[in-house]
Amino acid sequence: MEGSRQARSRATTIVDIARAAGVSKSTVSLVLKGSPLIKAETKARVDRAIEQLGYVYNRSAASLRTSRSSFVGMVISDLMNPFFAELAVGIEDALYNLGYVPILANTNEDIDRQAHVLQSLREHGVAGVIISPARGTEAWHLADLLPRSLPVLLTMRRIEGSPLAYIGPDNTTGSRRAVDHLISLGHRSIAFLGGYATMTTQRERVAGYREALLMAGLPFHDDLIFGAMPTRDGGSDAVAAALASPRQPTAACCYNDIVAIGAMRELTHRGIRVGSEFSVVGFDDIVEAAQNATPLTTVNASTRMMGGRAAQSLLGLIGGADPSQMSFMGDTQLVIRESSGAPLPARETSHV
Amino acid sequence: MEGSRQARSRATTIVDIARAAGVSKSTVSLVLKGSPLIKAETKARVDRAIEQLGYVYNRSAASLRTSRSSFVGMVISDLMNPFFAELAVGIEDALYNLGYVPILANTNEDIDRQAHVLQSLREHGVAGVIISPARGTEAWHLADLLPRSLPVLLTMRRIEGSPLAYIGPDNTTGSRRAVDHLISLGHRSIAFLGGYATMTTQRERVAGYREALLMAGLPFHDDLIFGAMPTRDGGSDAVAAALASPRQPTAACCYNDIVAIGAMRELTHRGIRVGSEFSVVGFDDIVEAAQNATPLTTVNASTRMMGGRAAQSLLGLIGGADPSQMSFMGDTQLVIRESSGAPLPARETSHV
DNA sequence: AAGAACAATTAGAACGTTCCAAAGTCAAGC
DNA sequence: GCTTGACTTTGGAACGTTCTAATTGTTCTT
Repeated sequence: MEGSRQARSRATTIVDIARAAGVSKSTVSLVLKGSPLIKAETKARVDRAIEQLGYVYNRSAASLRTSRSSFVGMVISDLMNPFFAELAVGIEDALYNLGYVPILANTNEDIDRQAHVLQSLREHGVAGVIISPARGTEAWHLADLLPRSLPVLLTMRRIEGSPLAYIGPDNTTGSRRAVDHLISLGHRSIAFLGGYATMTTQRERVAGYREALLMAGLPFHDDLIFGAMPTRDGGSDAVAAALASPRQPTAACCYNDIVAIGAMRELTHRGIRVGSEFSVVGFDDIVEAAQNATPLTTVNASTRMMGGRAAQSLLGLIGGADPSQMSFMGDTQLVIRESSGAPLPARETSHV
Repeated sequence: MEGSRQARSRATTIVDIARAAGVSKSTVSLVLKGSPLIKAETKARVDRAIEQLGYVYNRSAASLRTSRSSFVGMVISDLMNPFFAELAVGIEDALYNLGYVPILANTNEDIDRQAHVLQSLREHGVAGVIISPARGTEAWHLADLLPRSLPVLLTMRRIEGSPLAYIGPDNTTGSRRAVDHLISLGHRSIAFLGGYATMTTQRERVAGYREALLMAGLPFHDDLIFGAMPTRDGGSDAVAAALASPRQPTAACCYNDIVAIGAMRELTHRGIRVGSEFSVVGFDDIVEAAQNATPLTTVNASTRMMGGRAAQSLLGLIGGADPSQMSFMGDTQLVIRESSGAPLPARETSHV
């Protein structure tokens, strides 16, 4: 007969608890979800059994029955980018607080990989998906891959023509603020650096740049937009091109902070003093921005909070809310640091 | 009677496929796992039905039956730290390739939160856990929280007295290499900056620092170890303290890259030229290191690969391997950039 | 004293898979 | 025509929950 210690290794279940507490499995189930139907004394007995047997709840079994999952897919386009890392942290934190658990997928900007992981997430029965789509994702990609019944939330990158709810910062007014600031410092020839017009986010930010110029009565020139990869190296390339421009910009509004940081590195390298000889503003306010050699003036988009907000909205969608009602654009705030200053009076540019 | 189109909204299951293909559900199951028992023609019919009905496999149901899960817990102590972000990316990538899926938990160095998420991961039935433990985690914390039957792999941070398998870089020889380099450049008074002796990783790196000194016949001084938070600000504080030291160090070996970056910022701020007036080496080789104003000499620990390696080892454990056999210490490589150079001959230090 | 109303508990069928044991089918061998 | 064995296919119980409907007691009304 031997001890009743371990039954081979099978994990202890609700039935074991029931047996130990001398009740039915239904009762145990009720206790687990804190039903008011259960008498206090019974609950106590069950709780004791749970404690003694070291029972752990099997959520998958439960969700098989209820077809209610506590998994959420968190599809991130580039986790090595500190901006997206911060976003991920915001989402993750909020999800846990809301009783959900994130399955991470880093697509690394690869559309094929994105397709794979989305399929995989479906197989794993996620309750919904928060996705910062890989570069080049089209509305029909997602529509093909995901049934309309699955709640999906776009974040940080809008997709043209997609009916999906979107959460992200107000890119246009954000970069308008940045450029307003440069103009108010006295800059008259301002470049826009980084990103490509194929990216919705870039178009939105360029739109803000343009608005600011026009509202100040300054001309908008196509050839002051310097497309480049949204990376440090891209920033470095773009600023090099800008410096070579006959329009002689004295400042630049960058697609994002890492482009700005790359640009500043290049400027410093060329012996151009950032913040006096040339001003730079970024977008995102990543941690690195404040820590840079010359701290970066940038647009804070409350990335982390936005992640939390995305989690909440997804739960709204899971709860049945109408996607068209769940979109949200976060406000932005200009953070002035040392990378922006008045242009040098000496270097008067030929006014166009 | 109406169309047979949609049955209310219940997802289509293996049984629906079976009915459509005119076979039993067992057959469909066999087809799904590519069993050689199935006749080619039958398989074709089933495949067609799957295609037509848009069936998606329900992994949770399967794993309830088989009690074999494809989830792995990925518990990261600080995802905002680019080093850990890179680690996470490495783990994630490898897991997907191996047919597993990571559930992310960012503990943010909070032991309580870590306890919560570990419990949650168990409830969700993960097959195993890869964890970079939060600062201050003790062996018994983990032992209490996790049954011995659950495969767990420590990564990047060893825990004293824990029997769990560990994967990480060889910290000691890594920082020995860094300090050897400084010594070979001619430095004689070298500080160690950042981290605290309560962290196993710091102790290992300090041990390497010490070894290098002793092997070169240089004295080791306690008061050249400047403890500080392993952050940029910590680096800045630590280097400030070092500069004030009567031992007048001409170089510093830093706990990690972000400490080094913080230190370099402070040096630059004080007008001290990094790489000539004061040399700095880091550890980790995060992306930022190469991109810094003065590119950082550092120890590359193949972080991403190490993540992949961790995933593989965890699968080994899941497959029943002996934990004591699955530990692995990765080799390191010194990457020389511009933050380290020979000391200025002028600034001759009083040799101790 | 009989029913109604209520409180607490429970049996058992789901949920969508897997997998064992069993059963068909068919050609070859006797 | 029967057996054999290889090849395919299948029924149905299991996995650990939840949930509906039913079943017990108990107390209250009349």
